[in-house]
Amino acid sequence: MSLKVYNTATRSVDEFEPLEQGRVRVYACGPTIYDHAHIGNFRSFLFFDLVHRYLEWCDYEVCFVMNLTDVDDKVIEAASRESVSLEEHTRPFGEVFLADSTVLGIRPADVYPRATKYIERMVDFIKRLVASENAYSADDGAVYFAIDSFSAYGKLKGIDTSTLKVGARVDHDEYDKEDARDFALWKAATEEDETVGAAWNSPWGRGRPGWHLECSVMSVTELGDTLDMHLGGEDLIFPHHENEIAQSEAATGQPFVRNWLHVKHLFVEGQKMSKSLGNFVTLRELLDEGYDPASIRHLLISSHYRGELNFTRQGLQASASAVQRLLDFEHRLEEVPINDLAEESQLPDLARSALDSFKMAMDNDFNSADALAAIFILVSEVNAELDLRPAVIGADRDQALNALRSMDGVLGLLEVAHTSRVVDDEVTAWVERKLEERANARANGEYAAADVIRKELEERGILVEDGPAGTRWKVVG
RNA sequence: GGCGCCGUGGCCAAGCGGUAAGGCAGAGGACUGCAAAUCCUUUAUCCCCGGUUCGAAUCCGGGCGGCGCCUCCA
Repeated sequence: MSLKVYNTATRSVDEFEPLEQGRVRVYACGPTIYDHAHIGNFRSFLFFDLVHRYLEWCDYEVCFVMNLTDVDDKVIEAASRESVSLEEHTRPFGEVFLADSTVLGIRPADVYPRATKYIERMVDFIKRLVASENAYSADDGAVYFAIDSFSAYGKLKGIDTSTLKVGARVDHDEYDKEDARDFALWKAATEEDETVGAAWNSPWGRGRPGWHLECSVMSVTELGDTLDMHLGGEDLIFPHHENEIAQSEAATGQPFVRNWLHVKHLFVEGQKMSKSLGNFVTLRELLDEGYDPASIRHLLISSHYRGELNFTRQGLQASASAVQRLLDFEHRLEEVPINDLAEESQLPDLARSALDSFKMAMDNDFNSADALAAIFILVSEVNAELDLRPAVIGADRDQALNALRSMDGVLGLLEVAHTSRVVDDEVTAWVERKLEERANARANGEYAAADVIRKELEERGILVEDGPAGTRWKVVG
């Protein structure tokens, strides 16, 4: 069995083969850092992380690039409103984005190119397109890509360009395009652009790059003419990615992307998330509401990336319970009595078959929902097995634990829960003190007093469990 | 108007022709001083109607109901 991925360009699930054996070049369309990323953005970025981690899990050498768009209409508008420069406006949002990513357990990319650092290369790129007559400079100081010069235009989205509703996208008269469907590679600088520092010199005068151009230039610069995977949200298929293909292939003469993967947009509480509805949810808000990052990560990867996902608070609760089950399981394995003279258990078999199922699920176009099932089957079957035995062989336990951690190396749930559910020393000391009091009470048969203490701990979010091996406690919620 | 997606138990969600994974919630039981954790048991014929097939949630046609893109958007 090997990895199969859905390709937007072919609309089918195809065998994945990187251009270079053993090495995968991935380009992910990152955020425009003019505002905080919201939870819908993170569905995509979390999926990208799954791809990143799984490719590495499969022993590919992965080069993962994610761009940060720091110049475009929205960035300029925002910077202008705040009366700050492009750089001043985007820097903090870029930092917060990376911090949020870390909180959710998203592994860092190898490179985070920023558009403003590639202006010269973009200009060179446009020059090539003009020279090959795929682009033309217009009287309005802009340079446009002539889509009629690229016969495959529209293939990714599967549209016939002649059916495009001319005029739906732009007001004709404002631009000096030869064809209303052509898109800008370079835009003449406005006064506002100059004010916020979003203008550079070019053979066509002062100006700034068009949005679509940056990804083509940065990906080709960082990864070469042909990418193995290009990831993005579904909204980017057209026109963004369509345009990227046109300009890249026209410029390099090489196939641009071997596999296009697009994540379906998230719904929030039953509605499409949109600014007009005012239902944008950011990671910060959810954390402030008390939800933990592991639950958020779980919910966002609990359905297949091409399927619908409705993000709800209720779902978050369910995810919190699911993550807790995983944590309890891991803890149980860590603490299970070991006896190397114990009789053989099913643990090695269960571990093996869990890993097989997991791989099969992920190989099937990154089916994380199915992969989660694999991990939970391991949980319940191993739990049942452990219930039957007073002790297990150390090596058996290790196999089960390793399988769990191996799968989590991709899903990242325990990993995130461990780092986000840490308790500070002061609280720990207080809990330990309380538990000692309670242990004394119980030893004396003063159960009412013991229950009062347990109640007190519960109010602070500490759950107490008495087991055969003694009392343990954990933070819940 | 063009292109496309979806409709599975109370909620979420797999399934890609062979008689319905998993998570959450609920009920009953075991265990427990009581709990918690864990285990066991328990809850679906897959929107509707036709068709293809020995056999369909899975393929085809039609209908109903949600939704997305075609314009900045992950």
